[in-house]
Amino acid sequence: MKKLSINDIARQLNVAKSTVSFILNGKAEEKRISRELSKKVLEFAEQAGYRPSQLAKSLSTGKTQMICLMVEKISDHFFSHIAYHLEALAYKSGYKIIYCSTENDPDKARELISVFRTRQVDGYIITPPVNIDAEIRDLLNDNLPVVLFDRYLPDTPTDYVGLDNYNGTREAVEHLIAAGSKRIALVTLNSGQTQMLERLSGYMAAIKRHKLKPLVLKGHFEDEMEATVKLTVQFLKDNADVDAILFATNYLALSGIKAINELGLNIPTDIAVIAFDDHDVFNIFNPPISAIAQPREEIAKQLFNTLLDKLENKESLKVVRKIIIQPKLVLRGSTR
Amino acid sequence: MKKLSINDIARQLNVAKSTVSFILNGKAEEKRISRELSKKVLEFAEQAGYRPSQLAKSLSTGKTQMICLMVEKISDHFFSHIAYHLEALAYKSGYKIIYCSTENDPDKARELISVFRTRQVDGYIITPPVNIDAEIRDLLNDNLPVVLFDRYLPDTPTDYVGLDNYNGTREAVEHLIAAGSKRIALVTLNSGQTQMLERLSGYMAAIKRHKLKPLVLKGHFEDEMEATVKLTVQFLKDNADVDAILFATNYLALSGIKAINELGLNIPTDIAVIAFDDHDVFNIFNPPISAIAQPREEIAKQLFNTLLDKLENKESLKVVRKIIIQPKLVLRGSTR
DNA sequence: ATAGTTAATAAAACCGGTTTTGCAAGTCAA
DNA sequence: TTGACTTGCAAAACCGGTTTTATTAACTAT
Repeated sequence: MKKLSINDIARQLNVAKSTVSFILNGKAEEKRISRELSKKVLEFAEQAGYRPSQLAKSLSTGKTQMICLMVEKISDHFFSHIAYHLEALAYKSGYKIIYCSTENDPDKARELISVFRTRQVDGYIITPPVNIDAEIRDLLNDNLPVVLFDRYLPDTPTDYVGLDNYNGTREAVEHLIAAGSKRIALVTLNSGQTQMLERLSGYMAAIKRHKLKPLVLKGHFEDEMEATVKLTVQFLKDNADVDAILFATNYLALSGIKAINELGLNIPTDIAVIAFDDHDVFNIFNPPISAIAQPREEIAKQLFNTLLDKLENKESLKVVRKIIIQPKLVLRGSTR
Repeated sequence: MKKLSINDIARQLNVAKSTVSFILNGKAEEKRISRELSKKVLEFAEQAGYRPSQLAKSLSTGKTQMICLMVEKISDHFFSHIAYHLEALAYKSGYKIIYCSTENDPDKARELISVFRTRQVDGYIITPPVNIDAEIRDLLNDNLPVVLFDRYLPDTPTDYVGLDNYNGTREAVEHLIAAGSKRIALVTLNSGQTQMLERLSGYMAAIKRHKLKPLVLKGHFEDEMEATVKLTVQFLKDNADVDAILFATNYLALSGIKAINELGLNIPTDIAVIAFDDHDVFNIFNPPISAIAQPREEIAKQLFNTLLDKLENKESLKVVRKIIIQPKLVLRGSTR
């Protein structure tokens, strides 16, 4: 019951295995192999249910048809959805995806990249933690396709697919102001990652344009939800005049909503709420939560196409593309 | 800048590559290779930063150190968390995980299994759709380790890690009854999968034990959330006496909560709510939603250990283990 | 002294493909 | 009619490892 190999076919038909290989790869004509023999081999392979070993193929071609998807945490709502869409796209092109979570730890990320290199994956889709510029550069130097997303490395030019975070928060704040909010806070993370900085910039820009006073709370990535809730409760107590909050991630928003509930404040009468990055459940809340939505399928599509182009087109390795996708401000009941 | 191979090392040191292989694999002693040569090779490899090709290794050993994780949908809250925990466990043992989503489509599942077979993954962790008994049996016949989870195939004995679904719903209903509910509905899916049937059975058992009348609404897996909300709204209108609902999945619960909100009913005064499968956001709702929690990390641990045992221990392939994990009823404000 | 061990390593076969090179027979042109 | 070119396929090399078998020199026992 063991799988049959190209050698078995060659032996059983009394044909050289190179010939069999050519025929099975559609190079029969090019290699001037008789129609007769070609047919014989094809029929035999078909009837025997021959499946070439991807492993052997990879070893000789150097292509594994595998893509590394390295994200912060695969269980995160955003990343797991990106993973879902990427899988569908990869599938159509014969690629498989291996995922891994960095937990935002540069050491872990480095180690993971090293492992994937020995596995010779064909390309990388990465949400980089800080300080892995060197490893990313190594990949690029070895002509391995890399596309970053969600955040990028300012000092290392690479292909990148990301949201227009700046515009996302800017527009959200503009909307809040237009709807009458006067005291708008931003709850974000104490993070140096580009997407967070951009979100902060967008907020600041809109606030300043309207000559309002900025008010920013910075939580910590590692914190448990309870800690963040506490932090937000205290923040709201200390700043009782806040009439709108923009949350820089959906998890911060969830903690924030809990904090608002605990304080017995009403959304949106007492306080308007907008979350960055939409979440399935935002629509369920009462009132439903407005969000700056990231078009996840579009992001996945751009990621995959960018990578695929580099995988199939050597020339493409030399160009560096930045693809910036516009967010959608989805207004629901949590804003006036 | 190309990677150096075992051949390069052998050539540069004027040593047979078999010798190098033995030394690098710690078989120097066993193969009676001089301490001197051994040291020379090890030092050279170390300083040259030699990394053996996993591909070549796989081809000759037949082991790829890869595991296929086949779930219904990788973006699902439950599955993405299982994926997360599995990754951490696999990492420690040198395994990598390739995921794929079946969308509950047997044809897609079959195709995926075929692809993974040509890639020679070492083992499979699968949430099977119905009607893929034949393919699972084929895997087992070829001595490939397979562990099912979440649901199993009644006609095909395999290793399995799953929740005690029956007890989960049974206890939840018992709790509702003890808290005073008289008219308890179950909202579930129109699905023949074992986990759904078990949840239904547990509900029925508790209902009957207390001589209550069962009331079951069956939604459809493929439905959009809006459709499910509508269905639930109508159901609640048609059955105004319902004072408690048990939702058989967390997505059904989310739709249900929306339906309840739309009808202006109060949780838990008008209607108590318990969801099967806990969700990060349940704690955020006001009131927070009670749930029958699946110990995800424990499930992942059992899955991985079961698989690993079969991967490393030939004998273990012959035994079939069913591991049933007890759920935890997490009571929050949505029940009285 | 000679066969039999053993130590230490080299050589070769194998895993299952792809790709380059080789070769015999037939065809064509000079 | 003979060298050059094509046809159609076989043979071999290669990808980078693991594992089995072979070889040689020194050592031991008879």
